[in-house]
Amino acid sequence: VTIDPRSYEPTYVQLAGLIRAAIERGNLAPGALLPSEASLVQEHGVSRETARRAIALLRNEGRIVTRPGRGSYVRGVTDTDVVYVSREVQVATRMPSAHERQQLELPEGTPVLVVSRPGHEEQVLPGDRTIIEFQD
Amino acid sequence: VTIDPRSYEPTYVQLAGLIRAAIERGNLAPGALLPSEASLVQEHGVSRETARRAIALLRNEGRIVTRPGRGSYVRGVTDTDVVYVSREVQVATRMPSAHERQQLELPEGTPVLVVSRPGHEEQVLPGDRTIIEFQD
DNA sequence: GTACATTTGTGCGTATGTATG
DNA sequence: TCATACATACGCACAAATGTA
Repeated sequence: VTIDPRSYEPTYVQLAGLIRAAIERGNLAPGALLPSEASLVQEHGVSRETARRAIALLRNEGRIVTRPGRGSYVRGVTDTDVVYVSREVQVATRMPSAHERQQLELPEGTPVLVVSRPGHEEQVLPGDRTIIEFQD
Repeated sequence: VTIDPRSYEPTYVQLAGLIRAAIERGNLAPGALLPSEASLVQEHGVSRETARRAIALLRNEGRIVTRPGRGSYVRGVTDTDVVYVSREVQVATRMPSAHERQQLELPEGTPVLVVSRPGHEEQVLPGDRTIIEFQD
């Protein structure tokens, strides 16, 4: 209802905003199933393309995961492992390659942490369930 | 030529692969302009939709930036600031909100580093130009 | 300033394939 | 088998951004 096709803001951004707000309000709790594409099309009077773009936006923000044939779910806070690293390390972040995504079982919109230590191989850690602390 | 529409791999993923390979070969150097959507459509015999998806894939990997009205450019290695943190901190990563993206001037496909210290406010750092090191 | 060409952005429609239960 | 839901891919049209003549 709050979608205005003549706004300066693209329709799919507005739609994503509505869903994002519902998530942040807790109206869509972690694990909850989002309305299907067809529902969004019906209820907001937009094309499927527009609905899919809104969903893709949230997916790339790491807020939801989409399972083909099922739907999109609100991502919960995953249990995080704390990784202790020594003082000589450098920590950076980036998006994973497709291969790393598969390897680490990362959903779209999830970065990785890269821990480098001189003379050692880089360590690539899943960004959605890793916290780094320093330790001697 | 190396694109097979009947492959198990979606056309847009194959096309993205070709471009990614060109980047990694150095055939498309940092700063270089990618072929326009129209060129990709012409030369590979795909729809614009497919070409755009391939480009979006690379953008979400953080490999290219797209400037409306101009085209897509290969991202170079940005100069990185080294941020020194004390031993009590925790370091995590995630995708930025739209607001943070604007604030930090982050291209799409760029995560942020989040540095937390008990009793202090979280520090959100641009993931494309920050490396964290430990210091007393 | 204006007009134009180029390029990307948005939005719609359609069809078919794949995944799930 | 069947219904539902998402994925891929094509087509079209118009808008907005950019740079240039």
